[in-house]
Amino acid sequence: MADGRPNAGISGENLLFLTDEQLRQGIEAMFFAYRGFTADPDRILTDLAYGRAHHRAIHFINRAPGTTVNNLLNILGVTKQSLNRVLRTLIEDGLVESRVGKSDKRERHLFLTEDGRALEGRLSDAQRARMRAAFRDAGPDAVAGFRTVLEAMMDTEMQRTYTRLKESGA
Amino acid sequence: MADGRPNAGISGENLLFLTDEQLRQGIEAMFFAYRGFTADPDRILTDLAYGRAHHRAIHFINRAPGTTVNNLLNILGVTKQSLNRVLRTLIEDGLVESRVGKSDKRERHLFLTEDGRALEGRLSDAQRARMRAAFRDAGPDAVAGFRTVLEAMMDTEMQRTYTRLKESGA
DNA sequence: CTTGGAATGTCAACAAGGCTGACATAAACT
DNA sequence: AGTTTATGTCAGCCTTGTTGACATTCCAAG
Repeated sequence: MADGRPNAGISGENLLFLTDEQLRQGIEAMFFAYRGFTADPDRILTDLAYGRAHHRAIHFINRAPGTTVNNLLNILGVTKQSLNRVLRTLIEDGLVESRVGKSDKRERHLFLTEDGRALEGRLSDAQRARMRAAFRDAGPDAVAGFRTVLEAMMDTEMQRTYTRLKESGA
Repeated sequence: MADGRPNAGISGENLLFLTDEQLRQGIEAMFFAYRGFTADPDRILTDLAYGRAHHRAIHFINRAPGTTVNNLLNILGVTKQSLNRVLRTLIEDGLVESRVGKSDKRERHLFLTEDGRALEGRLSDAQRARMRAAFRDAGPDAVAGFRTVLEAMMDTEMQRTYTRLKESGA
């Protein structure tokens, strides 16, 4: 539980990367990096009176056009009331279009409009620029490790969602 | 701007890891992983009628006992009013102690009480357990890459803060 | 010694975006 | 016909962020 630098070579393998101190550094790295991760889109969004919730909705509608509300709910992990508030403003503002389902008319399929895609592009460009710089600085091996650790950190349900999205876009 | 799999070997080096699709996967990995990252402490906190803001305050007070309010403000990146609301409840509940500074009596130095350290331990244990599992699954090389990319993703100011904390704890 | 500014606290008001609960509607399923 | 599903909506609550205004305390420079 305490730290320092104990157990300098247990079990033959070098497990120094699993000390509490290393884990704490990982935790703090996540905290500070996530701030950077959201900083650039946040700046664009506040000018438009939108928030991160709008960004997330726009991102995943762009990622999976025609997705249903229920599907989006599962991806985002919020309540329908929360999502609905966000979607309503996006639809009113003409960034998202909601079409009644053909086979199942209860479902609404969500699409970005021209304007919606334009905003999505601005937000993505900003967020990707930082990610690109970080990836380039770190190099391909580091990027592979980055992704491996993040995947292992997800809830298993989210791992599946993430993998499904990943494969649909490749 | 579009994707697919273009430019399959520009500039001699293999830059496939910098395609928009790769970056988008990185973005989504951050999103889903951060959910996992906060999930376990969040469960503990809701039972106690605390939120993530309380966790963050407790974490960094534990990390740097005796820190001033101003210093904490810089680390957390929120307004003093926001932090003050959180600190007040923690002090009222006997988890944090605020001592007037010796040399500069305007400053308040913050410490965790016995109870505060107990809660910090519970929260840290929960968060570290997931991080440890992820690190172990991914292996030391992946962990090194993970940290490299996260550091590169931070604002430069936060990089300095992160490094300072890291070195103070090693 | 006075005054300016820094560090802190506090009050008030507000907004975003989570949440729960209740209820309505339409469509699909059994 | 009755139940379940998908969605929307209203009302209300909480946390946590914001701004603005103002008080207090106290160091430090003039």
